[in-house]
Amino acid sequence: MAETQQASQTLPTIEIYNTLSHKKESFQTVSPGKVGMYLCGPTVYKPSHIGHMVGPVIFDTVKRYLVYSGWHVTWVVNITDVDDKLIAESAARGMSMADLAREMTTDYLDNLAALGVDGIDEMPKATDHIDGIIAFIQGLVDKGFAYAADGDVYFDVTKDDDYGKLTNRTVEQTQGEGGSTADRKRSPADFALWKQAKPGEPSWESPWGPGRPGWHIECSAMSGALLGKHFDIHGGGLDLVFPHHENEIAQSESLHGCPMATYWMHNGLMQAAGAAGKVGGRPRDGGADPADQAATKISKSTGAEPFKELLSRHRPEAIKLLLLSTHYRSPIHFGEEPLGESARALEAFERLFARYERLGGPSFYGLPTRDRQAGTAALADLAADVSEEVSALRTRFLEAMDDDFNTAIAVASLFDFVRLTNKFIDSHGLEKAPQPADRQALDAIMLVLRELTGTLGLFLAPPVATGGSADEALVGSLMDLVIELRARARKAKDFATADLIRDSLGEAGIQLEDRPDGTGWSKK
RNA sequence: GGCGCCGUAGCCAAGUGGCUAAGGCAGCGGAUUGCAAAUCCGCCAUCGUCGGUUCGACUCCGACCGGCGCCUCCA
Repeated sequence: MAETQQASQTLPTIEIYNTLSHKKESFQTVSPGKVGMYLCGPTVYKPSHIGHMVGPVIFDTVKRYLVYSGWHVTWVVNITDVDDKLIAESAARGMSMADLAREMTTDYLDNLAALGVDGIDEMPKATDHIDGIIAFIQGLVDKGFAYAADGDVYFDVTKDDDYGKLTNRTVEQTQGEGGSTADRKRSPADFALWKQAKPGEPSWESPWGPGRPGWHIECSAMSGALLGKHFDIHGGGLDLVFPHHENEIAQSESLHGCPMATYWMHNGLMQAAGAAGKVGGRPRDGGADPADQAATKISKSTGAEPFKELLSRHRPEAIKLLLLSTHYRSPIHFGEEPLGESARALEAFERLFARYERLGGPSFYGLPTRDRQAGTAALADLAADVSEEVSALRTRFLEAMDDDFNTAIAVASLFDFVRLTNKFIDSHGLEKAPQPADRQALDAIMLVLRELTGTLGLFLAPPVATGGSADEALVGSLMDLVIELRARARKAKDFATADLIRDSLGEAGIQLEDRPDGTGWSKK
């Protein structure tokens, strides 16, 4: 990746909403010019669904924008490959935990690749960090923050003065994981750092006997190992705020005696409209109402479909656009309808890209991406009136991103950008009598559009061509013939024949477009 | 019961104490076109309800109604 490195004094001021302080704060890094960012990744026990992709897409954009703005960013996403759910699932499927983890990790990586999430620098696996995890726990025990009980080790929340600070709750207000281990704990809110292995379960040797890490501890250990005791951004879904992130803070800050992360960023959760039933949460008094049809979060309990199945019906770009059209902290209404709308909206961009190529421009996808300098230079080449408009939209885009990564406004400015560009092409007659100066101006405009879309991670690669096969080539030459025959009919004013051809093709799913420079066709 | 979030046009979704309340999808009218498609132009919301603060609130405060998340596994 060509990262634009700039002197730190030119870094823009970015505001980030911090869950810890419940407000936006100006972004200040621990080390000048450098950003350490950690995102809680998946527990790899089943195929990932759309919910697992929200964080990666959002934080991919965050990283892109920070890099674009001049920071050097290290982004870590963990893979939790040891956990009760993995043990249960692998047993059910009659395979080893490691094999299950490998299979599901591959699935996860495939999905990230499909979405163009390519900025992750490290993906540590919990099982590769068992020694570090044990040392971490031992440190907590030595400092008196944790205690061993029957082969388990628990974190003692009463020893941590500010336990609950992330979610504004007291030790008394948390009920803790109950169940069979409850009687080993000193307080109900204490949580497991190390779990004793039952016979037949995967285990590692430890000072407390064979066992495995509890949930939470792997993130504390691995983020510390890879990003340091105090790093800049810790992210995850809103559902992880409690208990996961609260407990990470408790572990890391108790051991290290310094803040774990400066900024805690949480993305909103996917909502499935019309999904029935309550997901998780304690039943409230008044109780289960059968007419419970409102939007609910997508999660394992609602049986969200595997992401790969979703990809068989929807293009990754449409999914990305939908995610970025909503502010990252808001819930996202997800479903076939919104995805379809998103895909239709996407076409406005792609038609412009195609139009640009027809006018002799290069492929939009090949233009330099997220290059601030190139964008600024392109702007300087434009005539004053156009430059002003383009510049205003670019500024709107950048200011939106500076303000807590407001991709919804950024995307909106992109749609305005498309309109501006089409208008430029129309008003300067570029399809009829192109002037060299106007063509150059169009190049500059497209360069700025590329700069901005690249910053969001949109339009990284051309839509996957369905063709390439011999059949496709055949269809292509047949279409050339049909279009030629129709052109002759039109020239002879035989519009009945021309329209018959167009209507018949339409019924066959092919859309014709008569343009000043010829007739184009596309599949509907 | 505790902690927190939300309620903006037909649908989705930004945003703001006073200036035209972004953008998308859908719809309507127009330009363009042989007719379409695409493109462009225009139209389409007073911001859940009721009170309060204020010269002025959709934006701040309160109550109420409705919805959602977390408090147990969850991206």
